[in-house]
Amino acid sequence: MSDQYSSKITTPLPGRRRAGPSVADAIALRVVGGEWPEGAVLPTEIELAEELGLARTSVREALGNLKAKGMLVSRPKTGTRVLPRIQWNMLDEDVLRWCWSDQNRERTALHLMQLRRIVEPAACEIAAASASDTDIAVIERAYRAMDAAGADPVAFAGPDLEFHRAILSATGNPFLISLGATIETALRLSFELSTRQPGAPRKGLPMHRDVLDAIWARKPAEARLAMETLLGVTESNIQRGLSAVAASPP
Amino acid sequence: MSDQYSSKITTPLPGRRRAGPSVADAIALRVVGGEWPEGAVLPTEIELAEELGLARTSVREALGNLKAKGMLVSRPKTGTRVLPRIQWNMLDEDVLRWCWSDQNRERTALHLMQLRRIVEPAACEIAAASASDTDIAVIERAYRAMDAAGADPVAFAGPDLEFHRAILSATGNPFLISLGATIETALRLSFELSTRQPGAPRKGLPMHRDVLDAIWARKPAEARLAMETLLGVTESNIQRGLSAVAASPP
DNA sequence: GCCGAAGTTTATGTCAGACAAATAGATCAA
DNA sequence: TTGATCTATTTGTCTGACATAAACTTCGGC
Repeated sequence: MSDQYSSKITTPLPGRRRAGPSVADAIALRVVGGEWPEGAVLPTEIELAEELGLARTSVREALGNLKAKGMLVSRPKTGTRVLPRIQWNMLDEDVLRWCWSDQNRERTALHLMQLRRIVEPAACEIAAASASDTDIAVIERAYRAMDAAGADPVAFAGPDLEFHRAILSATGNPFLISLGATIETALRLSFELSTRQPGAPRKGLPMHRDVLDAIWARKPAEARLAMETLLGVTESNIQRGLSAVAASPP
Repeated sequence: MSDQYSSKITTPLPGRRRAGPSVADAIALRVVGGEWPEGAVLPTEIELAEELGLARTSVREALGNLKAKGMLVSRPKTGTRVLPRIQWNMLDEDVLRWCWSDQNRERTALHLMQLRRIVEPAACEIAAASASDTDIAVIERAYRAMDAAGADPVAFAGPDLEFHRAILSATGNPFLISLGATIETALRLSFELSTRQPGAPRKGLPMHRDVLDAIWARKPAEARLAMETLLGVTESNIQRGLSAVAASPP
C-alpha cells in the first residue's frame, strides 16, 4: 500500500511550469482585447490547450474562472462564447483589472469616479453615524501614515488606499465593504493618473483631515460634505492626468 | 484516425449524472452554513470527492469557482482554507444567493436596502440627466407591464425587477449596471418578504409612476426624490415582512 | 539539550487519455 | 417541404499518474 506510486512510467516532461492564475489572465486579456468580441465563439478547449502549451485541464480551469465572473458561457457542441459586456461582473477585481487595459480607459476612469462619488460620501455619512471607536482608530492610523509619507507620492499611495477602504469598512455593511475592494483596485489603477501633478497628493491631505474630523465628531452631514469635496478635487486631478496622458502619450 | 476511441474498456459506470454547477452550490452552502468557519481548513479534495460521490476533477472545478469569488484559498500541503467573510465578493450573485440562506437574513436584507438607498436614487438622477430615449422606453415598458399585472404579486414581480434594472442600465455606467445585477438578485430573494402584505406591490405603483415621469421630464432632482420615496416605502414593507416572519416562522 | 539541515509526508497543481452527454447540422423519409 | 433520425463535434466527467511545494520529522553537530 505504501508503494502505490511504484509504477515508474516517469515521463521526464522538461518544462512543467506552474502557470497558476496567469492562464486566466492570458485568456481574459485576449477577450477584452477584442480578439473574440461579444457573442463570438472562441477556439475549442483542445485548440486553446495546444496553443498555450498546456493540458486541457488547465485551460478548463481558467475558462471556469472566467465563467464564474460572467464573461463566458459554454455549452456542449456549441462551444464557449463571450457574453455581452453588460453581463460581466465589473465589480470583480480581476475583471476590472483586465478591462483597465482597454482602448478607452478614460471613460472607465470617469465611470469609476462616478461610482465613488455615489458610494463614498454615503459611506462617510454612515460611518460618522455608526462606526465603532476601533473603526475610527483604523481610519485615523491611515491618516497619520499619509501625513508621515510627506511629499513622496509612492509612500503616500498605500495609506491613501487604506484610508478610503477603512471608511467603507467602518459602515459595517458587507456590500459596501466589497465595493471597497473594487474601489481600492480602481484607486491603485488610476494612481498613475492622479499623481501626474507632483504635489497633488499632499495638497489633498487637509481634506482627508476634514473627513476624519467629521467622522470623529460623529457629524454625518459634515462627513458626507467633506468627502464630496475631497472627491471633487480628486476627480479634477484625474481629469488633468488624463489630458496630460492624451497630450504626451506614454 | 477515426477510430481513436476503438479501445473499448467501457466500464459501464452506472450513474454518471451531470451535476453541473450544483456541486459548487453544495460546497458553498456548507461553507456559509458554518460547517467550516472562517480560517478553517476543509477536507482534502479526495475526501470531498469521495463524500460527494464525484471525481476529484469535479470537486476541483467547484472549489475553483469559490476561489474565483474570494471565498476560499488553497496552497499545497496546507489545504484549502475559508477566507474571512470580509474578503468574499458579496456583490457576486452566487455569493449573495448562498449567503441569503444564513441564520440572520434580516441583517442582510437591511444591508441590501441600505445599498439600494445609496445607489438607486443617484442612478435615477443620472438617468434623468443623460438617458437615451431608448433607455427611457425600456423603463416605460417595464412600468406598463407592472400596471398590466394588476394585483397579482407574482406577475408583478418580474416587471418590478426589470423597472429597477432598466434605470441602472440607463446610466450607461458599467459598474452601476453590474450593481443592478446584484440588486436584482436581492430583489428576487427578498420578494417573499416584501409581499407578505397582499396589496403592497400594487400600492407602490404610483410611486414608480412618479419616478418614470421625472426621468421622462428630464428632471434629475425630482427623479432622485421620487426614488428615495419609493425605497422608503419598500423598506418599511420589508421590515414588516421580517417581523411577520419572526412572528410566524415558515 | 538545542538547533539547523536533510529527508519524509501529504496536499494541491498539472498532465494525459478515455469516455458520457448534449446538440447543431446533415441526412433521409414521408 | 418538413419532420424524424443520424452523425459529428464539443463540453462535461471520470480515472490515474506524476510534479511541486510546504509542513513535519529526523538526525547530526555543537
